[in-house]
Amino acid sequence: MQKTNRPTINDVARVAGVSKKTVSRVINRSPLLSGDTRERVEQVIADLGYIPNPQARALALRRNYLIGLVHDNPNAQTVMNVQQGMLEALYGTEFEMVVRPLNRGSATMLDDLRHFLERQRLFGVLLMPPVSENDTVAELCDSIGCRYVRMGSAALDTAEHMVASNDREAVRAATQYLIGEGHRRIGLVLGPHGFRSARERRLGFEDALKAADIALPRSLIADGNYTFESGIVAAERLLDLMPRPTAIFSSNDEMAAGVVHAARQRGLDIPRDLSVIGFDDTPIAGHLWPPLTTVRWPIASMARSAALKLIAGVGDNPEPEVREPSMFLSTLIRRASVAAPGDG
Amino acid sequence: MQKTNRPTINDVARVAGVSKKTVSRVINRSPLLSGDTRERVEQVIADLGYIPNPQARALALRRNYLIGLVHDNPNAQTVMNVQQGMLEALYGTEFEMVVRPLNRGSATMLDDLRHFLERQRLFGVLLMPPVSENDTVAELCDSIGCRYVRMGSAALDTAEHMVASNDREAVRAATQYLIGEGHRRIGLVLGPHGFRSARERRLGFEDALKAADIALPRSLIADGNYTFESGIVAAERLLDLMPRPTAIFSSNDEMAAGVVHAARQRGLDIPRDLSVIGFDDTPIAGHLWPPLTTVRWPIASMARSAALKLIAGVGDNPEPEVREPSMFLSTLIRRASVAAPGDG
DNA sequence: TTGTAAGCGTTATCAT
DNA sequence: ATGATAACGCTTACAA
Repeated sequence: MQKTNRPTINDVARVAGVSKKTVSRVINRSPLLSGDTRERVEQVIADLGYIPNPQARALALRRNYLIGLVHDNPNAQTVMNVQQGMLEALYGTEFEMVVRPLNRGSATMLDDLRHFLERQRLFGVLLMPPVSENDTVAELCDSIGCRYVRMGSAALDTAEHMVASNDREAVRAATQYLIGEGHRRIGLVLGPHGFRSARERRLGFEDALKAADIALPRSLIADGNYTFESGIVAAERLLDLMPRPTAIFSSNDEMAAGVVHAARQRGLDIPRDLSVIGFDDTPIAGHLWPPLTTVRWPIASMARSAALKLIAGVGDNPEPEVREPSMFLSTLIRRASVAAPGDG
Repeated sequence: MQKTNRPTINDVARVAGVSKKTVSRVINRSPLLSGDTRERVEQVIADLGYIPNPQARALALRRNYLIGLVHDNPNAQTVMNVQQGMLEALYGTEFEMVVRPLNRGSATMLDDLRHFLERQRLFGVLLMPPVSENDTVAELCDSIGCRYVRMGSAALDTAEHMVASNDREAVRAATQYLIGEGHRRIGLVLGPHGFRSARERRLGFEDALKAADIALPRSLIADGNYTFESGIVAAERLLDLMPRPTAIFSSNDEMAAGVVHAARQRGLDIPRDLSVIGFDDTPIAGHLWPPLTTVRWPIASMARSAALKLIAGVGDNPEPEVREPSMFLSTLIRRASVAAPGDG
């Protein structure tokens, strides 16, 4: 219980024989300091083990050294991967991460967020999809003076304010792969209405069919909402079709697991009777039987890059000039859930 | 003067015609205030939409209204459930949640944590397993003056500092169920060495066998580390045994998924040829084929209770007298992965 | 290049 | 029961 032992800026100033402002300048890397004084002060700081008090800084600066993760994403693994990436970027800096889940669809969501941002005076926030797709939220951050970077499945904002994966192109490639294997009747399980990622993935799917001159009847498109259960429902409808699709692209892995589940219940063998491709490459993809061919997007890398953008130009961190990439490529992970169509 | 239009305590004091200290008293629910003044000040607070500045409070109180979640748990879903539970408890309070992952096995882990706690001056932390099992960490929190509550699979601390599930009893019951179905050769896949949960679950397993007077040869016990892959390895060893076990209890679902995977690769049917029980009831359990019988522990409830303990007696929150429960019961979720043994 | 004084918005001390 | 005044630890003017 030795709270008294923690040195303050005054202690450093006294021991170093300078004013606290000088110490403050050293801490904040002010350019106008004699190398002499700087070294001396830095030595004292090291000797005393002085660490600036974040609360005092927050008060004086009217800004907290806190980076928020704001999300309303239902996928635990995705959220964890984002946290992981952010923390990599924040490690060794003076920033901490604060997580703020939002209730999707809640009427008070925007107010909740405003309260949160205003009260805590966050330095910046990383917005995860789907809330990141909401322009009003971005404007809110702007108006409050809180930096923000949006994560998305397509270019949502300027490079400074966004990191994105190219879902459309990735799904196009995945679907093309299916077509290359000989599939012509390919079902599509959609993501939830209003999700940008759902739209992008659908567009990529359609791109591939169009390029191969394959018609896409509405009946081959089934609704879904990214849940396992919705994948089952969608697959049941698709597998009732006559003739049956020989392959299904599911807009995420969770639903793909539902598709696999439904197919198995009908005694269909995957991939012999039905090929399946998912999206996300969550752990479930590798654990399914057979292991699921899917699209992997570099979540953690994107989140790391986003966090670096947020803290760019602060302290030791690279200046904004050193641009972090904004577009990330997703890749097709080929496992065992795809084969050439049989004589279905 | 008003750079931001956000009212401060001074504004409230001026408008209400009292001193800032009086306003402070109102905010902090000081008992020695005339109901008259209180009402007047509260009215002004409401009119102005005044919200105390957390940074200033943190500086004056030398304590942040931040609750930390400290964890080194590899399971994304578990961590998310804990976050969920904490946020439920924190919702509507002045507290925010900060997440702090720790690198298990890192030599600097303890130092990292100390730095974090000292710098951020957290109000309290929720320690998740397995790091919560480390007494040194608890002592560290104590010495820094940071409240803490440990989550665990057995009573780790006093009621004030802990919420626990009774893993041993839950596994005993699960194993007894297996025995009741007629199984006698039951394999056990262990959790990682040094994890309290692994130990408790093993003990529960042994309790049940002992009560039923069933011998447990060492060969029926396989190592694991809570990962899917380790489940596969363990199952392969177990299924090589002659005679083969008719059932396997896996110390978590992830490994149980590996067991199912390995069994399927050998052409074994579950549950006809092999019954399997897991632990955790993560989403994977319901998605497996067949759906996995498993033990569900009330993670979110435990986390909520833990968070309530942490903020007990502050502001509107119930006094410490109103004790939150410390022990939580886990329940067996019967699905389709268990049946009576065949003629294996 | 460095120091002085005045905040930042709250709580604690000690009056009255 | 209430208020003046001094912390809390740091930063931003503005001087020197």
